[in-house]
Amino acid sequence: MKKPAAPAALGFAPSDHDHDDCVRAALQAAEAICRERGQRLTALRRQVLELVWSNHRPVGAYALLDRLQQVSGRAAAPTVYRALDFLQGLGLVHRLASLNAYAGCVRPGEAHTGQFLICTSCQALAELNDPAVAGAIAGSAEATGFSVGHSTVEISGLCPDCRSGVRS
Amino acid sequence: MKKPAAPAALGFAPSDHDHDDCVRAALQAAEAICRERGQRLTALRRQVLELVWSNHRPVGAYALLDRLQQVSGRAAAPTVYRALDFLQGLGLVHRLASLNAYAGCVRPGEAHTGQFLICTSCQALAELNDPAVAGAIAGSAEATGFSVGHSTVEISGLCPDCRSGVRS
DNA sequence: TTATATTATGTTATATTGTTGCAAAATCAA
DNA sequence: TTGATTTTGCAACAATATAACATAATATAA
Repeated sequence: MKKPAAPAALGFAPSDHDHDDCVRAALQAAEAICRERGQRLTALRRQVLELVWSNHRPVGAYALLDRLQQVSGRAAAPTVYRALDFLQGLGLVHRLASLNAYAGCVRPGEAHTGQFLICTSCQALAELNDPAVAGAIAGSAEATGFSVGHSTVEISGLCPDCRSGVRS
Repeated sequence: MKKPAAPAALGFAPSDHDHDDCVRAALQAAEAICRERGQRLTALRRQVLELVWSNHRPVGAYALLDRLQQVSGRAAAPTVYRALDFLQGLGLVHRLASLNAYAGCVRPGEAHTGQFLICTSCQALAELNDPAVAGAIAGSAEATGFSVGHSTVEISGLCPDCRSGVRS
């Protein structure tokens, strides 16, 4: 029997998790949020979100574009970027500045600034939301008189599996 | 009388600081580090470092290229990127992923992972090196079994001056 | 329901950032 | 000085992202 969905909320998704559940959960959350805020989750946007969620790795916009063209015919760069902007605006997708790539948000709807762990070996991504990190940053920044807007916290290194050699 | 050099090591550089001292200090540190490590601080690399240090704001590679062409004739993109790579390799310059831009390191030579405060209003940049932040990140990451390599911590918001209206 | 306004998408072109590959020049070491 | 190594010049190109404008789809109001 498979494990329950959205295990990535705290750390890395186990390799045996049922990823379909992750996708379903992400799409349902997206629908709920759009309904709530009077936004339209069009077929295209839904498609892009689904592609972003095809695994727990960041995806580049042009990789997304390739896949989109395979699935649903014609599309060009602005198509993807517009969908990503829309999804980011609703907090459904994050942009990873250090990779120029995108990933599904594991806590859609909740206002938050995630911290991201990026495996340099297998590209696995974990989104953390550790108040201690956010607090340390806020404290340090505000000690200098700086008022914090948006935080980019992206840590590269080795995920547990790659570290221990389960995947090398 | 002007204030002493390198005031930016902790927070934002005061607007009345003697910036020539910052540049001098950066160049001297660069020379020392290159000598120590048997690397060559060529005229070109020195020039690029000086341009990066022309103020306490991040600079894009192509802006740097423009200035370089004005100062020293012919140059192309790879010229700038190679010099930046060299300087980054020695820890003299940081790349800011969230801006695709570069800035002089205020603590050259010391191994460290800086945290950056970026003013969205005046583009002022402060480099922090707060062990509490680094520690919180390391703790949070290692709790998931992740082994930390490089950290990208870039916070955008309002610097003290812009916040208080000294600069609007 | 139709007319109108708004929003979303298609399309083409272009801007911005960064890299590759190879040749020429400068520097270093013997 | 010779030969090896490193640095720079140069040309082309790759990857990421945006602008501008036309068309299509959807929502809203009469």
